[in-house]
Amino acid sequence: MLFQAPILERRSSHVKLGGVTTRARRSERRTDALSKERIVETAIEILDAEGENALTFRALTTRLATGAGAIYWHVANKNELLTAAADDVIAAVMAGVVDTSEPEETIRAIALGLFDAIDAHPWVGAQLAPEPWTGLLQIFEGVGVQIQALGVPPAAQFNSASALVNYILGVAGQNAANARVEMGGGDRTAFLAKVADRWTERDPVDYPFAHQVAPQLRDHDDREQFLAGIDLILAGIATLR
Amino acid sequence: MLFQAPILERRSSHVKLGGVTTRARRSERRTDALSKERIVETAIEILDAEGENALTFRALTTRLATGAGAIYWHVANKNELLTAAADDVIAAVMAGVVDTSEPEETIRAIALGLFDAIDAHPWVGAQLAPEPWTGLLQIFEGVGVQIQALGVPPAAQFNSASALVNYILGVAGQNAANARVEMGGGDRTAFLAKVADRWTERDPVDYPFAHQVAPQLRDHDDREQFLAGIDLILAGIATLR
DNA sequence: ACCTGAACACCGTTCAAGT
DNA sequence: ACCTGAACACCGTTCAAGT
Repeated sequence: MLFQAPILERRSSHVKLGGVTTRARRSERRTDALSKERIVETAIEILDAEGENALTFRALTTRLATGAGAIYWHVANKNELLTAAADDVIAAVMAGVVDTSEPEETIRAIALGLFDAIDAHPWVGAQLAPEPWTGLLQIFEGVGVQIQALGVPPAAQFNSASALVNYILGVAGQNAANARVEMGGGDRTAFLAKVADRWTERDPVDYPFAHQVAPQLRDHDDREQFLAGIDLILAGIATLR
Repeated sequence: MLFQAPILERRSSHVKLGGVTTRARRSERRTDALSKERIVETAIEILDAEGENALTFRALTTRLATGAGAIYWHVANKNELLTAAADDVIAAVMAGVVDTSEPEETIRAIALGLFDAIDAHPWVGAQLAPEPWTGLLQIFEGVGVQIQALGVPPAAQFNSASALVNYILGVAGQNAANARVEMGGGDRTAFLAKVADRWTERDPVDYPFAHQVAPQLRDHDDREQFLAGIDLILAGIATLR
């Protein structure tokens, strides 16, 4: 599976440039010119390595060895930067999906690709505004075409695609929120155990379902559960035919 | 439909207290004591009236006629404040849902209640972290019990409830994101028209589904579409029996 | 126990000035 | 055209000091 975009793997060599001897040491100016692409790329590196809160213009200027104004010359504001970063990740996923001739299978591939990408870049889940955001459009389009191929009646296609996309975005948002919390320490199982503990702390009379389901919560696989939800919606869509 | 909590309607009378003549005018101290409840209540007022960005500790201290330290005595930090505010809204919805003897109907009532609440308080959609957050547990429990009543096999109950909840959260997140964008002006139809325009700007060859569906996007009803998604998932769950 | 409010360590963003 | 970096107007949070 190659859901990682080339742009994400390309490492820029701007941090240390010890080889340049003609350059005065104190100025440490980068060799390659600034560009929106390079800025977004660096932003993704920071977001992936240190989380959402670590992405500041000061952190960016340090890593890019430039001034704040330089960044603003290429990017309107922080929001545009975050959107562009998320779009990059989404675009890489959608480009990597291979279109099987089986629509349901392709939908699963899109969904899992997005799941894995957001698992690797949880901050993407927090960037879901449908404004300049082309990522959302791409997801919608990718899913929608498969819905058409599935033979869903035209009148129901919009709602069907919307259901799938909203479900995917819901999981994405949860992943982002979880990552924000988990950032401060332990592994996944420890985290789930803590949530399950909190659930079972409550009165079983008031929260019977939480109690019954807590053991499953403890050792479920997020990815499997995500896919089960996709299948559930696909099963629902199948009843429309 | 009474999905509005009592706490949300109770207007506190702290802004102007002209009747108090013994109080020195310049100090304008509030009459009632500070409490976490009152702070959360005021936070909700600000969030509803002016949006997420308007909720600052300075805005709070002004409205509550107090100092920053006073708020921190009752509330650990801003995140706890936001979580408490969201929990209040969710709790009000869940308390207002009447349990019909028909599980699918009750699930629809929960879902619509949450939809309406988040429509009225879009900032809630951005507070979905499953950490101290009891709101998420309440939703999960409310939905889960109905899933049990529906006769879904125990092994599939966790995934079924999870699918519904994640779908609801996805829509909630979208609503929050939309509200953030819409804050700066126009009505709902103007907003949808703008999104639809953006969709149809693209090449129809690359985005056939977006083009086909743009007219529906233009005049669809969010609430209806949301419910259609719930029904789709319920139809999928029905196939499990 | 509860509150005050100045101070601290940050933010995103702007802009006159440089090349 | 592109970049510099100080300055501005904010933030959330802390804390010595008051009652």
